[in-house]
This record gives sequence, C-alpha cells and structure tokens, in this order.
Amino acid sequence: MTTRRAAQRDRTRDDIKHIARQQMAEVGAAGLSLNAIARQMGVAVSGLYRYYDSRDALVTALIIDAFHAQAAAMQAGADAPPRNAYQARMMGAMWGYRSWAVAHPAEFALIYGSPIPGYVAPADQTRPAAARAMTVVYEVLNEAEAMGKLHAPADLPMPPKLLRETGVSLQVAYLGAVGWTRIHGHVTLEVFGHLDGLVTDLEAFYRAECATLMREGGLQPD
Amino acid sequence: MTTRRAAQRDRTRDDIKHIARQQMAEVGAAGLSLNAIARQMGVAVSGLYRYYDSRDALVTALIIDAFHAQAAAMQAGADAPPRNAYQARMMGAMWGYRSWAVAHPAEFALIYGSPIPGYVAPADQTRPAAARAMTVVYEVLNEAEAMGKLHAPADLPMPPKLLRETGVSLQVAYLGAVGWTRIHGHVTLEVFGHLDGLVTDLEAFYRAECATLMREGGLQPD
DNA sequence: TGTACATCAGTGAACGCGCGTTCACTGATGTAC
DNA sequence: TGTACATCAGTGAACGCGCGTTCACTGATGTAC
Repeated sequence: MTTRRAAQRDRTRDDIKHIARQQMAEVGAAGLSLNAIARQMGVAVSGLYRYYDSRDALVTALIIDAFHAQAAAMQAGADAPPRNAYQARMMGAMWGYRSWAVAHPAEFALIYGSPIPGYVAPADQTRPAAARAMTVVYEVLNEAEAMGKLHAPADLPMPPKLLRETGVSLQVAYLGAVGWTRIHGHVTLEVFGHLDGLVTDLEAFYRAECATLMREGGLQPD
Repeated sequence: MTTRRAAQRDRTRDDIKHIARQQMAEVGAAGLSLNAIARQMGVAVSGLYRYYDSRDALVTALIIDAFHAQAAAMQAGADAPPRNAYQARMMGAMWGYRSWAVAHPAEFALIYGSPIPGYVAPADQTRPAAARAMTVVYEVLNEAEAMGKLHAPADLPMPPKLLRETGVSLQVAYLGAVGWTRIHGHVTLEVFGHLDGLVTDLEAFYRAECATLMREGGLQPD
C-alpha cells in the first residue's frame, strides 16, 4: 500500500504548518524561518525540503490555509441561524470574520498585514482562496434579495460604475464592498491594538457597527 | 559656533531617515537594515551609530515621523476650506488620511501594518504621535458642535459605555471612532491591494463612504 | 511467504550571505586663551 | 590672529549569529516476482 506513506507525508506537512503557525504567533509572519521550524521539530532543516520546495512555498501554503480558515469561520457563522434569518446569518458571517482574526492575529497579519520582504504571492493560487470570504456573504445576500428581504434604500450612495461586475446585483455588491471595508477597518485596528485607547467594549462596538451596516444597506430584520 | 556642527548633525540624521524611507518603499518596513542604508549612503555602517543608538531607535524615529506626517496631511486638509465649512473640513482631514497613506504605502505599513519581528515600540514615545491624527478630527467636530452643526440622530447606535472618556462629547467620540474604523478599513485594503478586484474608482468610492459617514453621524451640510 | 530491488524520509556538513553591534583608530572641526 | 587642546564625524576590521539552500549519504519502508 503506497497510501500509508502518502498519509504520513500529509501528516508531516500539516505538522510543519502547525509549528510554523505557532512560530508566527510568537515572532510574526515576517520572522518565519525554516531553520527555527526544524529546530522546534527536532529535525534536520534539510529534511523540510522534502515537503516544501522553499520557504516561499511554505508561506504560500500558509496564506492559502489562512484565507480558507477565515472563510470557513464565516461560513460556519452564516450556517448556524435558520436559513431564512438573513440578518442573523449575515451577522454570523461578519462575526466569524472578526472572531477568527482575533483568535489568529499572526495569520490575519499574514494575509492582510504588511507584505513580507522578498516574498511575492503567486496570485493565481492566493486569489481564489482570498475570494472565498466574499462568496459566503454574497450567498446570504443573494438569498435575502430573492426573498424580498433586501430593500434598496432610496439614497444608495454609490454610483453603479464604482463597483466591478461580480455577478451579483448592485445592491448586493454595495453591501459586500462597503461592509467589507467597514468591518475590516475595525478588525485590523483591533487586532493590531490601535483601538485600546478609544473603545472599551470591542465586541459590542463591533456588533453595533454591523447592525448599522445592515440597517443602512436595506437588509430587513428577521 | 557649536551650531554649525549641530545643524550638520541634524541634516545627516534626516539624510539617514530619508534613505531609510526609500528603502522601506522598495523592500518593506520589516526589511529595513542599517547595512543597506550605509551602503546606499556610501558610508561605513558603524558611522550610523553616531546618529542612532540602534536599528530599533531608527525604526522608532521613523514611526514617530510617519504618525506626524499623516496627521499633518490631515491638518492641512482640514485647514484648507473656510473655517465654518465643517463638512468640507472633515472631508479634508479624511482625504488627507487616505492621500498620505496611498502616497507613502511603506510608511503606512510601518505604523498600521504587521508588527516588525523583534521590535517593540516604546509606547511613551509613539502613543502621543499616534494620537495627533484623532485630535485633528476632534477639533473640527468640536467646533461644529459648538456652532450647532452637529445634530445627534435619534438613533445613535452606540451605548455611551463603549467609548473611552476622551474629553469630547459622546457624539463627537462616536463620529471619531466609527469614522476612523471605516475609513481605515478602506485605506488599508486599498494600500495593500485588496480592493482591486472589487472597486473600479477607489477615490470616488472613498468619497461616497465619507459622505455617508458624515450624514449618518449628524454633521450638517455646509 | 521470502527475496531483490527501488523509492523515499531524514541526516549532517558545507556554502555564501547579510545582519546588528563593538572597538580602536584617524582626521577634521570646533573651543579657549 | 595664532596656537594647544578637546570634541566629534567617519573608518575599517572583526565578532558571532541565523538564514535559505545544496549535496552526498544512510536506513527504513515499500513494490514486484
């Protein structure tokens, strides 16, 4: 059975990524080093090259994993409420975005923080992973719209030309794009510690902003 | 005259920071290196230690400069319109926030991106510099409020307890905090290239969000 | 089930590199009289 | 204005370190018959 060896291989690859994530949590994404990983694994550094072609390949794998993990957290949040509770599902997705980031600050920094010196992400691999988060939101909003639960406010403050064609209605695209910039602003400031002097209850503050977003965007209460 | 030597000293310090900024623009904030700076200056690296005690001291100086530069851009934006044109002044400040960030992505990353591995900012030095941006906004809003141009909407969606005491009214604090998270979200996503697939006209999109913020926050039209 | 061979996981030494920092030094620029 | 001394800017060699990556190797795990 060749499968046993392959399974072991996968397990080791996961081990490497696991240790890498631990180290990123300690030293930051830019401080990632194969030597340090090998040291902590109690293994020769040259052995790691059986599993990843280079340090950059490992970084790419970690980035893709991080995008997927955050999208999965959003998906789980969106799936928890009843199917027709669109506000609750939207809130679940947004809450997942923040919760994952707060729980995994180094991985969040890896995908949304400063670029790593000397590393260039292969866009064809990372872009699809990055897009997953938005599709979770689109799904909820598309359903709400189809059910007549997404009312365009009279004064949607956004000329259609500003948003790229993404296969969703203007209303959905608007809520998605504006919503993302807003909640991302809160999350990135919170994760990097810039809100400490300004806000006492970060969770309540975040919830309030999410509620404002949905009200303003025309997503009807459940 | 001891002054000539002191003036030369200041000039050299500025030169070092200037080259450092250039290098950050090329290689990112985490890639900053005294060796590389000395190389580009055509000078022995050991000489740099006459001007900065360590690499970290230089980084700290750059961080403080960056905070001040962005605040200055906001201040300039807020000062351009007539004194009683509060919406225009607020917009000017917010526009300055974004313009500076877009024009200086590496410095923006330095103050708002991922932390640099192994570097810890001395909070007593960086915090005051970081706070300057917010005071620009508070100033405009305080004046608007005093002139009766800041109407609290009936449904201010923010329990007072969420915001720290900062010497301004709840209404002003709300607009400041919420405004910051919103515009920062847009700016950080734009600077790091994450909005390319979503928004066509980034400037118009930003303006629209700023306008929404002021309308919703109760800042009356000029 | 047992043997002969191929595949692959992991080793350890070596490479060249760039880094931050220290140190004793040489000249030039200032100050005191 | 001229000299004697102190201060300071900048040099170049050296330090120890950790990094990514290559390479020839040794055993263990698999496959074919």
